[in-house]
Amino acid sequence: MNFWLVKSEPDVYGWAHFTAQGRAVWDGVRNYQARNNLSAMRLGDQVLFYHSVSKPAVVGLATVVREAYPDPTVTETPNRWVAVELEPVMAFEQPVTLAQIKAEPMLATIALIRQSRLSVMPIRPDEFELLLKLSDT
DNA sequence: GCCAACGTTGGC
DNA sequence: GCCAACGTTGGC
Repeated sequence: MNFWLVKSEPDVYGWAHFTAQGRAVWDGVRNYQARNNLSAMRLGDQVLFYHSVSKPAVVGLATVVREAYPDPTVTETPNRWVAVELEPVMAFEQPVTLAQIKAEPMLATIALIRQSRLSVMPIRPDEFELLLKLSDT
């Protein structure tokens, strides 16, 4: 089992949209490192859902329900990009804000801080555990 | 709205 | 292959 974090701008596609829809095609990623992370996702992996920009915080947990396949939004050939599909698992009781994450010494090396512009990233098991704990979920 | 970080593009 | 210009992301 692997752990990941994906970012989304809540004004564009937030947790509320995700849960209302029940399932999301995670497409549109156009960064090689993020794409490689999408490709490494396996069925049942746990995915933290992060709201960027307006209220930066981890807001919920999702799981991988379809592994990487060619991104259907790409029209050029060859298609270098991939999509996965995610389903919501549960909302966090308390969103874990970026400020909290930055204030936590044990999360100093989390990819969210080290590579602030990456939109799909791996999370270590210990980081994942701590984030869940901070969420009171 | 501003700015830092950083990825991409294109000239040479 | 180097680097300047430029665009995008995302925090504040």
